[in-house]
Amino acid sequence: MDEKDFPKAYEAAEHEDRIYKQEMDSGFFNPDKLPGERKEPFTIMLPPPNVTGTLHMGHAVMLAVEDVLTRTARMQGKKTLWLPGTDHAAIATQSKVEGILMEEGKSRHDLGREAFLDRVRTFASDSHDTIVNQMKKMGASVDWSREAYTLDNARNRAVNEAFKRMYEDGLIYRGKRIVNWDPVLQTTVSDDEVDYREERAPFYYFQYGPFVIATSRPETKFGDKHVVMHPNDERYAQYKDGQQIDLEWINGPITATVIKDEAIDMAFGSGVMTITPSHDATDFEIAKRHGLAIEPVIDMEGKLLPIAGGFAGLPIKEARKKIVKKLEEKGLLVKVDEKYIHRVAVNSRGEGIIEPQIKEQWFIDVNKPFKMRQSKLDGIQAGDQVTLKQLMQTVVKNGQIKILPERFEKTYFHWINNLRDWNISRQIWFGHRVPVWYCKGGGGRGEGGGQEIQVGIAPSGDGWEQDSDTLDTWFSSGLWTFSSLGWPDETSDLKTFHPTTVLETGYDILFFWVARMILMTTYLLGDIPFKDAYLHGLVRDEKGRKMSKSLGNIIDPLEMINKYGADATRLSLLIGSTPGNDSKLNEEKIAGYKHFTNKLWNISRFVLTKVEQTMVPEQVEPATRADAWIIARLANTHYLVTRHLAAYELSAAGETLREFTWSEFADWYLEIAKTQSSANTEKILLYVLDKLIRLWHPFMPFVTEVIWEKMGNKDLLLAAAWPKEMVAPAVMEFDQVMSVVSSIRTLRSLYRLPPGQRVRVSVFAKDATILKEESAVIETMGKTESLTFLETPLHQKGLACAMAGTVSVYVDLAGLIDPAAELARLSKELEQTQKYITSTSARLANKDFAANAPVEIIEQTKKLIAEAQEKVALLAGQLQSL
RNA sequence: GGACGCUUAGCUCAGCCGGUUAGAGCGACUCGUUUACACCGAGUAGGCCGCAGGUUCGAAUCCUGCAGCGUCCACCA
Repeated sequence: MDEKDFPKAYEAAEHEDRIYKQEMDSGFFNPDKLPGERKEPFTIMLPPPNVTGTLHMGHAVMLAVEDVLTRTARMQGKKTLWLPGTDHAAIATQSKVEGILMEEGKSRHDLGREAFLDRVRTFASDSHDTIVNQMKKMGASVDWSREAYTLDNARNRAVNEAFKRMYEDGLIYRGKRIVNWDPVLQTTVSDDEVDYREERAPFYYFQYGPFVIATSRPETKFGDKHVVMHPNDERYAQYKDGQQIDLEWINGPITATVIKDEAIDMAFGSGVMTITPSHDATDFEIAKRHGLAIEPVIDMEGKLLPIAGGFAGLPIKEARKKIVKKLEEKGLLVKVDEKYIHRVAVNSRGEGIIEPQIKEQWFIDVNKPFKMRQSKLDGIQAGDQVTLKQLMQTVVKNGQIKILPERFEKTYFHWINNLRDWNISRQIWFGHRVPVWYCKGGGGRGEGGGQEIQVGIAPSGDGWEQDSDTLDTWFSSGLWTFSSLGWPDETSDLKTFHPTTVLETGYDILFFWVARMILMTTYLLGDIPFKDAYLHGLVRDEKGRKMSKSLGNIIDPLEMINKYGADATRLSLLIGSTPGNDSKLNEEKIAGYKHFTNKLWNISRFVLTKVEQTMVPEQVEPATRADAWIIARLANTHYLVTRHLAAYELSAAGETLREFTWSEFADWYLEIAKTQSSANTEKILLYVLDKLIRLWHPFMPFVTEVIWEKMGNKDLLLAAAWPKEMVAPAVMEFDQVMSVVSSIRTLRSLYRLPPGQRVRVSVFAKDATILKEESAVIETMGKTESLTFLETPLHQKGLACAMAGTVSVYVDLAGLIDPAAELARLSKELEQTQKYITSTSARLANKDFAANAPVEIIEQTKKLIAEAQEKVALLAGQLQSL
């Protein structure tokens, strides 16, 4: 190939879009269109990104990791499906659109349900397009023909069916519970979606009859007619459970009742508190335990109700000050702690401050036993009575699902143990509508005029109204692995690709999503959703902070791709990080991998412009020691990379490959190839390059496809075969020699020898026998440099070296280098080696070691000592000749 | 309050179900480069593997305690 067809620098931007299009158009992203007979399925469901905007580095990691796994599987001949999609992300998306509306001075109520939903759909659709484009830029080899959306019609059928089955099994129920209410978005959120923010707020101590009570929320205290203390609290032993006490309170005299409950922390504050069951989860439970009346104080907009008397209608914040002032005037304010820090609950998907409220909501009961319909789960059979919690625990405990890294299994079990019923209804508009219809006022169907309800499928006839709530977004994403394959229909996709092979996602959504998928799948299919759950870490900035808009530390994947190429961006996210651990990213790192991309490009440039032939040989025979060595190293690299990939050790796989590519193939063998030009060398160069490009492809799809193309391949690398296991020639014993060789060019630069310099050369075999000794001249012939032997008598002083394949070439550099420095270097090395021999021999001589260490360790130790002794002899000889 | 993780070279991190003289990338320094590639090459320096104990023939690796940092869960009226 002519050099001008092969530019010196790889410009990613010139190739990437074209390559992606070719790959996509090939149809190979679709498992049905892959060439060859493929039986073993490999499935990954893309964790669907939220349609809330654009992709960030976290998504980029996910795409990079999954693409490596997918492309590897595809090359390894598996029936490979990576199914893409997006998530409607109910609350997050609605909140985003409401934010946009707010800037226009409108609210969703101004638009009405349908107009608002249209607006959200437009936004979601725009986001979707942006996301799809970004995924393509990353090189994600997903099957676009199977793309799904968590809120499309097919998924809605799945949601309704799932809901129906759970309802019929009594696992979904409707009930009045205390829930996390977001007064801004006017919806409940699940426990997992509540974040806590630390805030300094005044902490008030009030006189409440004979007691002092403490609170940071005086505005909730109107309805408090019960004062609670621990039954074992000596200080309040004189007060009995149920005792009535008259006292003066905010709006005048009231009668309070004493309650004894163990939920009280005696050490906190005064050890006495009043309770507000309507607006506090703990208080609610106490009230239920003691059968107390539950009266709301705050309305759904966050304003005080008539129970507050003169304060009714005031928003919380305003009311608080006024109430404190009033209590102060009445002389009931004991003291104020201004330094109190408490944690404020906020909606993590919006920004509203959570106000616990009592609402009628839909729940999934995780503790209620039901009869298992079907089961492929180890230890559970069809007909068994189980709970959802048990299902979730069983499949991880019995090893059917492996969570990687393993330590997250502990976290997972801990979460399940503390799991409460899952609130699945939301009062927002965007999302799957709760599939329940009510028929009010008779109509002939209902019995005794009660409200009739139908679940799952929309009823025909008049008078029916659908529940106005929507479902938690995780309800639909919990079905993802099979809803995306057509469930509840028994599609052939479902049979072929489910359970999926691996779920790859960030550890931050272990609870939200991973656990819920396990819940839904084990319940609905009696099967696992995936075999492995591989959790990647979070990408942080160089200071270890989360990337966020407010910090302005976001590294935009698209910008990096434009600047450094998708391959470099991918490598920077894949290499140098381990599963489950966060990693820090900075632009320099990405730039570094751009250099590597270019290196691979130039390796190919060298090989392809040098070789005459272009046919990649099936097999190669080493003609020189260097040949044997590089083939052996390639075989070893292939073995390690394949094994690492199978174990999800992507970073280790990448590092192994990089080491071989750069340090061994490029820096070493290519230099040798310059001096040992032959048809066989060319074969080997092509052979190694071919394997290398294949092995790199999952990591760097773009540059490898381009090189592949330049190698004269007509078909895409995408569907090419992963190299078969290679047999390494037996060259390991030459290790020592190879480790000191370098090119003549290097030799010359190292010792600053001008061309034409006369040197003396000794040619040694591995066993140190001298094969040939001659004088030589370093000559520059055209582009290459070589040693020209002069057939003059030779000297014994062999020092630094060049090499030729089958032998070591030691060049006598006496008089050309600083003898003192060389002496020092050799002495130091000798000393170190001797020290090693001493300590290792001592260990070997230890009788406890001999008695206890395994044989192979002892053998290994002996071998190492022998090798070191050999080295000492060699070094000593060199020193002496100096 | 409960749990988990991290602490290894100047920086970012591998290694960790015990076993070669503890590694890589970046950075620093020295030298080289009309050569596939300066998006380059050859080298050098740089480590009580957080601290203190313990187990073992042998510990960066296992156990205990401590310290610092981080994350998650629960949540304080």
